[in-house]
Amino acid sequence: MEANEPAGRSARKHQAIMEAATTAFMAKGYAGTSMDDIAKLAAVSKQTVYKHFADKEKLFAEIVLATTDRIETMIDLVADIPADADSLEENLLQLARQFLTTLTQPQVLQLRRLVIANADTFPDLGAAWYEQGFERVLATLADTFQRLADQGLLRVDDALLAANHFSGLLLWIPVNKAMFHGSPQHTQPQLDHYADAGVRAFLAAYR
Amino acid sequence: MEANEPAGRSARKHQAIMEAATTAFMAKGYAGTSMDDIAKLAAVSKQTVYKHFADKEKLFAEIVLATTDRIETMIDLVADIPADADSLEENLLQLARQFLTTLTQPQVLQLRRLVIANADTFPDLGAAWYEQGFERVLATLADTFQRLADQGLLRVDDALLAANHFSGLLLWIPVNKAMFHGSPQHTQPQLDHYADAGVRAFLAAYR
DNA sequence: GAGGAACTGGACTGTCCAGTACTGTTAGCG
DNA sequence: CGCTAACAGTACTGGACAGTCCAGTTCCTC
Repeated sequence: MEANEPAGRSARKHQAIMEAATTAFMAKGYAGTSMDDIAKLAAVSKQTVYKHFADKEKLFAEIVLATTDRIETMIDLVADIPADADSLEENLLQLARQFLTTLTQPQVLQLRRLVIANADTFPDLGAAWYEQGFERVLATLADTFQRLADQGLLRVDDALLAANHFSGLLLWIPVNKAMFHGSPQHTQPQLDHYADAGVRAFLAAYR
Repeated sequence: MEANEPAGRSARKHQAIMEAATTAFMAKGYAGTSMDDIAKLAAVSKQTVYKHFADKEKLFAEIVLATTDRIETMIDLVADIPADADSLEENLLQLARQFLTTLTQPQVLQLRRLVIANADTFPDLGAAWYEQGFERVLATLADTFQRLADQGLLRVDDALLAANHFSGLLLWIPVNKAMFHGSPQHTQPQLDHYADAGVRAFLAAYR
């Protein structure tokens, strides 16, 4: 048997549908994906899809919210930085690079586009994604900055604002570019350069 | 006769269709808007719509690119700042506030969402919007910063990067919030606060 | 004020798709 | 082994919508 396959047949089908739906929605959007497409991709009858998910909207909401799990990775990433004055810049730089690399992965950007594109059709979904994903990471980053400030490594009034500025300096360019273009737009050296420049500006403002 | 109405009947219809299409697409998205909706809203027969625009895609592209005109306003806004050392902060602050107010108007954000949502269906359109809108404003802002740097008011290596940082500091928070929520999210005092904090961080980094 | 181009209104085709229905088959559980 | 719920396959309903067609009307132009 394979690694992570759930025991029951039903659970297996459920997971297959979720995966197929995620792939399909990401590739072709909500309106561009039919339930038949999903059933076919999951190698499952349409009837079974409707057995597991009441309708298309519910399925969509489910697969979007399921990806919020991946946020944990980001949170762990920003949760802790060594509080060492000498290597502060280097530590922040490393954080920035991982931050950028993670958030500019095609999957992440594609999902972001998907949520934004349907934010008026599913306003609750957009809000939930924003709060459970985006804001949690920023809150954690703010905690980290606050800790660094308490130890005299940063000069910070409003830690959440500082976290917003940090991510804005890093992400504004590449994320925007990606939002308006279909395919990935950045090479690793470019991303590193953004990280570098962003961290330098941040430290100039906040050290 | 009214103010800006074009002379011929044909030109009047053309404009009515454009306006109706803009309204409809903004409100309900590309897929959510039917050609019948547009015809009805423009008080025009569907036949006439197809007389003026080959098909739905062409119409959509047209109305999106037409809004690029409004960019001129933004360009004028960032094109010039008084080069006065004493009031630099105040001048930048005023620029920042106008910048934020303009870009967080519901119409602007809605259009942005519209383009992003359909960037994979119409990649050329997304790219065009990005280059003719976004990048032109940033380039102009970069010129302004370069001029300020030449006069010793700012310390700038890469003016375009500085412009990106400036807009990232200002816009990252409100624009993101707006992208994931249906309706406008910000009050004027909040926007002013973002402008204030953003400009302070920018000057700390670049003066 | 006559001719023609643009317009109206509504019917129509072809297609796509969400969701349902039904008949038979398979997998798991006691 | 035998029962049952979940499954496959496929056909079907009902509705939406892009784009076309046509017969009659209105507006502009010469």
